[in-house]
Amino acid sequence: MPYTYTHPRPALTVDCIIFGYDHRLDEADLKILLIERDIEPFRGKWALPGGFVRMEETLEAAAKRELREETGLSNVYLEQLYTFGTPERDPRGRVISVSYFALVNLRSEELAAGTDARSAQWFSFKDMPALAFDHKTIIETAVERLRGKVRYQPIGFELLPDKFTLTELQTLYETVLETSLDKRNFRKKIESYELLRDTGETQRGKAHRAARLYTFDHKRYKQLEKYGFLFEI
Amino acid sequence: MPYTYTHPRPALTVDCIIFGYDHRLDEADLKILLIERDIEPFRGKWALPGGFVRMEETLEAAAKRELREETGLSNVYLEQLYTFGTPERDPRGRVISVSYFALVNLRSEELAAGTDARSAQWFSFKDMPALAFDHKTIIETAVERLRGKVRYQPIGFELLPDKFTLTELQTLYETVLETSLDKRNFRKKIESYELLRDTGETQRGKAHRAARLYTFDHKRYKQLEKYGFLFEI
DNA sequence: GGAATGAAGTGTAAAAATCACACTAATTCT
DNA sequence: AGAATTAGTGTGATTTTTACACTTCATTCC
Repeated sequence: MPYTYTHPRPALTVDCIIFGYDHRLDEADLKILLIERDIEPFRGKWALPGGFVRMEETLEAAAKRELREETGLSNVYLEQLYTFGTPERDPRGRVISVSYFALVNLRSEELAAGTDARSAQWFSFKDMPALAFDHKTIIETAVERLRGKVRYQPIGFELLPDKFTLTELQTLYETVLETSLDKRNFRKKIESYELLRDTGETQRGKAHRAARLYTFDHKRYKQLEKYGFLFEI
Repeated sequence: MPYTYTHPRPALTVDCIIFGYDHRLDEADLKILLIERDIEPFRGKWALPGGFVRMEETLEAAAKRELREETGLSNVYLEQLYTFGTPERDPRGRVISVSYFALVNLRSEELAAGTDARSAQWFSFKDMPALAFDHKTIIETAVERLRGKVRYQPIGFELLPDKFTLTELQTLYETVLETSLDKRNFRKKIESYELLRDTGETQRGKAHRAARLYTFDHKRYKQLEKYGFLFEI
């Protein structure tokens, strides 16, 4: 059944930039989740998970649905990034893409096996394959936003598992910000925010002194946020 | 001539949040440019300038065109804000709005008389009339973004005329951030960035000591920006 | 033209935050 | 038992931020 309008309309899509991080890897690196396209255009090329928005769903719901359908990921907190809409960005005609991004811990998020997710894969953002559409630009925009944001909001924790060590946290920041940080000063600063709770547990199975495990106190952060609390790394 | 598609498509609009500021007013206040709608829906209600995107123009070009057509304003630097797309936001059906915002000096921007701009008017953002669609939400989002942004990027200058005094600049920051700032500390900080050029001129026609007039050195800022220069008020 | 007005313009000392820097402690492996 | 490896900790120097009050000068008013 065709749909007819008095004026031409662009098509509307959403795309998801999912940042993943594996704290266990020696060569810690930010990763991005891509899927291999199995239809034209750009068949066989890698692309961001995403697709067309349905008429009755919100933009964010569309992004969540496409993400789940294409990669098996669900329950991620998506945040709107930017809307891309140059007339030439899609060879099929005018297509507007509203992009969303999210941070996940790579080890705790298994890519569901039974679905379309066969073709979903993590890529180090330093070593991207050729991408469909303008997805390279979209990813660059997302990385910029992540770098800007991670310094002023405690969102880095979302990339780590529930329990993590201070060294893991520091390495994460060093990876995302591409700098090195002083261990003592970093710990002092993190401690000063009083956002971490010592679980009492320690890391096990390492061939060296076991590190304390901490969790991020989301409730406390929400409280502090209301009163103009400022976080900064 | 009708346009037909195999799947339904939402309509696509742009909306502009134009912040204006008049440094000469005693009760300095942020203003927002609104137009009175002369067609349904919401006929007679105030709304953000904006309208439908044409198939061959970029989103930003559409925003600029609508802004010019409806208010006479041109040559403003628009920055994309957010995309609003809940299914119920427009009674005519599914309409997505990509919003853009800009800062202008209210005195130097005359609202062109000959155009549709008859119905364009500045409103203090503390005293908004009832607004069409979800434009209240859009404005709230824009104000939040402006407050966040003005502290870390020297965009406040766009709200002032080309030549301004340090007191005018301070009052502007106090207005936008809704705080009061120490005069000496403010001046020290501004001076430390070396982004202002003393024009050698002074303010005239005031019943008190004349203040020095400064201009913002855009070129220098662009240079510094490349090398990771950080601005903060 | 002298006095009153009112904002412009200026410095310093105390407090806080940031930075640079190196050793001991705990655990595992052999 | 000892080697290997990362965890964990404190201090002093430097820089940045903060709090605070008087003099200067162009205009206006008498």
